[in-house]
Amino acid sequence: MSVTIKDIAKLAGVSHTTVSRALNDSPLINPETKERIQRIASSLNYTPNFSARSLVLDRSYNLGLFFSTLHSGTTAGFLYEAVKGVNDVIKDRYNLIVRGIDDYKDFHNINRKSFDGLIVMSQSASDQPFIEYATEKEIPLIVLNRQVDGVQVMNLVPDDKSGAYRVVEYLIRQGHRRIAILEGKPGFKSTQARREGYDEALRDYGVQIPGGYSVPGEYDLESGYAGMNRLLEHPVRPTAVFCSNDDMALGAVKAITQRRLKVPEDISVVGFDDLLFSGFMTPALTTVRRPIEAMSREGAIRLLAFIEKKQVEKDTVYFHTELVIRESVTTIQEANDQ
Amino acid sequence: MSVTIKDIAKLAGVSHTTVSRALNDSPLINPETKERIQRIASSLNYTPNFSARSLVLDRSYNLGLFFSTLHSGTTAGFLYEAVKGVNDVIKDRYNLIVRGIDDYKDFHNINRKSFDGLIVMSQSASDQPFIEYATEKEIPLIVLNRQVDGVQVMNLVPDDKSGAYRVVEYLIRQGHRRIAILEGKPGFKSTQARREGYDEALRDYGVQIPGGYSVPGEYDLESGYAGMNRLLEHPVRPTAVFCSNDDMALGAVKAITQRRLKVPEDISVVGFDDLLFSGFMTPALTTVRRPIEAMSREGAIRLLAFIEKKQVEKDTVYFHTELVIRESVTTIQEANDQ
DNA sequence: CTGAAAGCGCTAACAG
DNA sequence: CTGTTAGCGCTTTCAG
Repeated sequence: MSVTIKDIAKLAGVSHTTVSRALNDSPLINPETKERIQRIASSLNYTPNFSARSLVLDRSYNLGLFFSTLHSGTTAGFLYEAVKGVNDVIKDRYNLIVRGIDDYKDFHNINRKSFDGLIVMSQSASDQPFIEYATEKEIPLIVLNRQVDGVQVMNLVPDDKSGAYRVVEYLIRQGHRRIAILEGKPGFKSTQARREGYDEALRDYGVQIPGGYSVPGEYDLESGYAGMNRLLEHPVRPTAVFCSNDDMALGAVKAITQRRLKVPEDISVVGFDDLLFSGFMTPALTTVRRPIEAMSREGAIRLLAFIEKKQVEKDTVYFHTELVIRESVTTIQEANDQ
Repeated sequence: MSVTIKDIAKLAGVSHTTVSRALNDSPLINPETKERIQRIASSLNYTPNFSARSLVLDRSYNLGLFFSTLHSGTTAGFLYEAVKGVNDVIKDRYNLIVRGIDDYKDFHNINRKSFDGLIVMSQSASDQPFIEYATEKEIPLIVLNRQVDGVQVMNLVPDDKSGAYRVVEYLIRQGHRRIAILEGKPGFKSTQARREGYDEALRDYGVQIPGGYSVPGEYDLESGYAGMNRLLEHPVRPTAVFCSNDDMALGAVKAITQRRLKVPEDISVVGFDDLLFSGFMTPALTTVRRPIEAMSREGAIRLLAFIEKKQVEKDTVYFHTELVIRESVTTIQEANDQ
């Protein structure tokens, strides 16, 4: 059997209570006794039994990092950055339990006893029931990446609007005027925010675009492909396309190259998300990077503040995105330049 | 306060002992009583307190999934596949705690009480001390991906030798005869195994290679770059190069294109690992894929068998690798063909 | 088949 | 500053 506080107590000639206090650095204990006990503890290679402590303190020291799913495929970078970000913050004070929400048949095992707090890395609205369940059970919770409607939660999301604004602004500064948009999934907040950034940039720079330059999409490869094909048949072909995410951008590039046109020489393409493949595709995609790791880190900090100090800020906080300039945009000479 | 077995006992008019037994499906209990108790429990939405159970059973229900580091950068795919593979197996019977070994200042908190078992996804020998520590503490342990020397552990590793054999065989079948090798880090088992696969394929097919076709390396980009430059100065330039991993292959491609030569037209390049970027580089790299997810899944199964049934197989098991054919190899017409 | 009692290792009133 | 005592929720002898 491993060593307990009682063993230490016997050796030190004190009660196990005193040992407990000494080891928890209580101010009530005589400094000398305390030091003596701590020396004995470490010489015995004592490690506290977390189960016992958890039982009496009613804390598990477990933090859950939950993804919408672990089976989608685009999540590798996400997972990596999120795990890294959170682990950096919690050090070895907590255990980070990583899981896909869809791993659970029911949420029975998700409770205050088993989790001191929950971080949900939300990639779609499919995890809404989980979020509502956790809220109802009053488990400390923070939701990252997706803006949550309906329930009031701590919420950290990328600033989609200003990200979209900046990448469209970049297109304009490269001389583009005929800039089309492939929109995201209808009803998603991010779809709307990215659209607003696009609109605003065009307005601020006084860029007029022809009708039919806005094509609906679904945030997936196929709709990017289909949407781009529609744009290519437009009587006034755009010189640049803002795709609402990188998946759609990949689909768009495919549609373009299939018609024996070239990116960026014939049409410039930009995306949003900066997925792992985006830097390695040909041409490497100019896009907007979401601060997943930073968000995760800050999410962990806020969650701990909530758990440990009862500090709450149930508002939505926006995180800055970053323009990643690569090779999929060309510079256009404006008419009056040549 | 949440509901405990005592609450259920009161409602059912039995002792809490009986409730405990009923809920654990003990054969000692009258089927009718059992069913009645279970109904009450679920109507009360009872969830067991894991801390209490852990305390008395001396099990934590925590499994650790430890990576050498979480800060290296090439780990995203690894992490993803490993987490997925293990989670698929353990369902919600265990908590999967994901962490980088280098997150720990000391291993004090790693013990039998806190972890029922450990899965180490080893990417370098740097985690050897951790492995030895866990072994010494007699924590159930399985090491994945790297063959461990020194200590006897359950060990699952990719079959590097046959993977190397197959990719070199593929080169030979595409008509290549002048096939060079960029070797991995000296002293690593995988370096040796991959070299052996290469040697054996050449021998089996009776391919003779000039001296100087074997260049040492370090498994990194730089040594791939430097090694390839050495090969390019060889009087009899190879038509194909087997790089001992994908990082080195990327370095090699860079060296080749810098000399205004083309891959695969002038020189074919193959790698090993199938990193995430490998499919997206230009040209997409033909390489050998390691079965990370399958290994993780099997690793979890074996670890659980050990924990729950005390089944041990402390031997090394090899997992099949998979040849991934992409675009970095060209077919050569043999002399007598034209 | 069921219950009483003990105890896992720890923390926290309470009393000195 | 230290010790006594109780109890967290659960499982497990041991008796019936």
